Amino acid sequence: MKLSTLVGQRLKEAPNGASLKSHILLLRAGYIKQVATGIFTLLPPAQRVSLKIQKIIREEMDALGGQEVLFPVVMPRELWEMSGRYTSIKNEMVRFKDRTGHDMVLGMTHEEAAVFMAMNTVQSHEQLPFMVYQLQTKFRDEPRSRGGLIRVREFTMKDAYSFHATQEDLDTFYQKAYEAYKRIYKRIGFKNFTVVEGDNGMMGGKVSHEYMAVTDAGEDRLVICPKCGYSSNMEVAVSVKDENDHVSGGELKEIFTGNAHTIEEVCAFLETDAKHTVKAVCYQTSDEKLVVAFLRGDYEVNETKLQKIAQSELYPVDVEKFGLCAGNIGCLNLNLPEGSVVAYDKTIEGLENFVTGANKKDFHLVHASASRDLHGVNFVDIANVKEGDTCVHCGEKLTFTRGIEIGNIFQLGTKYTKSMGFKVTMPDGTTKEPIMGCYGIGVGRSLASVIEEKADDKGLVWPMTIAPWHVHFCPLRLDDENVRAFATEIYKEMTAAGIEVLYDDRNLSAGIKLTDSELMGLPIRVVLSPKTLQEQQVEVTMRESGEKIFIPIKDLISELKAIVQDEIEQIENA
RNA sequence: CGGGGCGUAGCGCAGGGGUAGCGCGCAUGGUUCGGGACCAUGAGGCCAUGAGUUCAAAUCUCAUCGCCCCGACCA
Repeated sequence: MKLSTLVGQRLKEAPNGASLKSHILLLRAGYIKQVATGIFTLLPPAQRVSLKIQKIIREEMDALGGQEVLFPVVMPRELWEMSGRYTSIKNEMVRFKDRTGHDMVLGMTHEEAAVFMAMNTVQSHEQLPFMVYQLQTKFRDEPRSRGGLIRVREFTMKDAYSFHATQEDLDTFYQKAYEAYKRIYKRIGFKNFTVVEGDNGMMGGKVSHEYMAVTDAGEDRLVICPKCGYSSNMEVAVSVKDENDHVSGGELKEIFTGNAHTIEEVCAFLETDAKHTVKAVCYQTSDEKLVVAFLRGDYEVNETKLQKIAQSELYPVDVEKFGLCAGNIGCLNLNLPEGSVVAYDKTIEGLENFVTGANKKDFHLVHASASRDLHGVNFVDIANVKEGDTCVHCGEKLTFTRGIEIGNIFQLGTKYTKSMGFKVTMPDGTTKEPIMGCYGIGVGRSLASVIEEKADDKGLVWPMTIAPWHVHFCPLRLDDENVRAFATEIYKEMTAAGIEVLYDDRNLSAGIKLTDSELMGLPIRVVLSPKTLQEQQVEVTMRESGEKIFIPIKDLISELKAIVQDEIEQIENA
């Protein structure tokens, strides 16, 4: 490819609005162009990277025995009513009517399509297990997309669906998929990714894992045990809570605390520590029932966990409406309306001598005791893990990091086969719903996450396995007829030898050409100039390491092939 | 959906009732050229949209739309 005619221009300055490294660099290097919020055109270089990532994914899916299919983007309302998700999914799914007025949706995921396909083609356990996958555009009308390709509304995704006769069979396959995913990310060139236990959200099912690119730019908080390898998304992470000093004693009594409402204010007023308090955090359910969560003052509520207990999404609430005293809500002597949900976190269990709201304006209770004052309470885990907590498996102190979710795998169970009525005949003649797994990878998000991991202050840095081209051929002084002639010849030879090369055929100053090459991030740069030509050699620079060597022109092709081969093997066998 | 910010040339920005500006980029010619060179000439604008106010609106008012950031939300 000649750079002079490559669509997309390199920019000196970052376009207004981009703040994430990957977003800025993709724009500046001419890889993407925004069309609307969360909607982008991939220009040729980005599309080439995307296709290379897709190729790796295809190879690994095929190795798992996957069969590639293509589900429709547009589906009729009825298909989604079969699973119940036509109504359970809200604004995230785009709906429209076709010319006859029929309700249609844009596919944001394809469980329904996969089951629909299977139920019309599979009747017997003999036809199980199988896995189908596709690479396709998804549209999800995210309430808030951001960060370039990290969080978009339209994106290319690999989604796969497996069907099994038994849970054991799913377990076996799931384990294989788990390993295949690790290979995929390794081959894409991630050095710093991790697998965590994840939440199942609207997908349903029990077991799930999220593949996380570890980076500060990530939106997810991760909890990791450095000793035994326990790792989990904060949303579902568990821990042994930070010890509390169980100093019992003192008589329960009301104290005037006036305007002290927040935990900080109350602690300051009473000269105590947050871990000696019990706070209330309130929400309402989608049908406007009150939800009150009590937990030790130094912990924060985990809304994912609380949602599961409340069996509803949670919304902000005006507690006064429910007759509560904002700022003075306590876990003792509580009067709640019928139908309210109350949850007591495990951090309160066995807690002695604590402060909590008196459920009375301007008053708090002191010297409360869980064992003495709280009866018939079922303590549950509704708190986030925090600094100082230890691993439930090995007792080591947990560590925290951030990550971008670049893929996930789920054991769906029979959620969709049941709701849609897909059964197969079993060996004993009975019928049974197949058990499903599903497996997703965001292609563009993976592309952007690699950049977050590898790019430097000069620009993009592509791993050899997914680089849009392997070689950036950058002859200097193209006004020199000798250089131009050799450059043209070398480019021809490289192309003929099957080397993926981007040829900067522009007659521009060295500075522009060299900085452009660094911005675009191809792994190998080959510089030819009057000086090197005199020695019958070229200068070869590795983008990532900066390592620079001179190679005789006659050996260039074979050397380049060796370097590319080597690098790819190194990444894949790391 | 809440809070904040921004919409003027391909990109980055200035201007603030009366000829539309700067830098980069782009085009042509020339001189230079191994780290974003220089000179000359030139093209490129419905100043987001719509209604007002005014003799006169890019500028003031109101509304709408779009984009960014924070929050809510999220496989």
